[in-house]
Amino acid sequence: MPELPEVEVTRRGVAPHLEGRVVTAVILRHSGLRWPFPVDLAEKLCGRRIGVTGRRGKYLLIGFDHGTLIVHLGMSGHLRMLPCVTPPQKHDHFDLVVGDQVLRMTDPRRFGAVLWHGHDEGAISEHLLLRGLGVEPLEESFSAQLLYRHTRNRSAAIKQVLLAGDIVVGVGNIYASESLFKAGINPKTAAYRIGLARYEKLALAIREILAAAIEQGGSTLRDFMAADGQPGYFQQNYFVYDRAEQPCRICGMAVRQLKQGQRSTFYCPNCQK
DNA sequence: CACGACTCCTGCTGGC
DNA sequence: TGCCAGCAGGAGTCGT
Repeated sequence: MPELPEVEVTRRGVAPHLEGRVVTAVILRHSGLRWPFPVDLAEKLCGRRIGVTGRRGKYLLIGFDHGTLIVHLGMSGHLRMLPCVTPPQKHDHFDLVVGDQVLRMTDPRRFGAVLWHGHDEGAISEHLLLRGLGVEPLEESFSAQLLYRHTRNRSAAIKQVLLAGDIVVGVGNIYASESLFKAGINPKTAAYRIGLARYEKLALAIREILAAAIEQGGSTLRDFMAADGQPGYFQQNYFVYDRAEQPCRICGMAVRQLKQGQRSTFYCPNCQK
């Protein structure tokens, strides 16, 4: 379920239950997810105190003094804090036990990942999966100029370029459609054909939409921590996503759906040129 | 290098 | 009711 806002809300939800606490057990119920679990993960983490949590794109980072646990939720993953006596369900693959609580990872499709990066392997930013990532959309370094500069040689459609994550991270399939709608840009437009003025609109739209989604998620943190229910932050009123053939909320014209790189895109042919 | 197709996996929905 | 195709919010890898 996770685009950047969901990962950030997850991080904020679990952080107070993890930071400063000592890992008492690690339980793996599967050989791995997208990749095998790190070798000897329990030996690496048990008895160690958790430091600061962080996030890079859609990767959640759990810091220790000797390295970083990297967690990715893939398409279907989520994390919850539960009382450690809670019986595991079918797709609960990974537990990080901290005293009487457990950080539990559920991931039916197993596209997620749990990886370890030791300090002896260098800076976390140089990790193979993180080094090629673009800038964080909510940081100062993200700007229209950055989008403009990095797209001069990109003939691919702007939607695809946003999803690629090498210029800006965290914009997933939903928020790519929503951001382009808000900016009034047709998702099929070749990235190099978009000028600075339109990238100003797009950068602003991405910032506002992601920030609003995080804010909405933040208000459901209590639900997020509940033992059963799913986090409630996905129920948003999207302008175009998943609204094929329904009237555009601005102009009333039917929202269109198409495929770009095997993924669904939604847009309003009237509002987005 | 940039791009697009393919891939991993399970669960749900919609059509017949 | 059952079966099956198609699709799902990600992203690494490979061939061109």
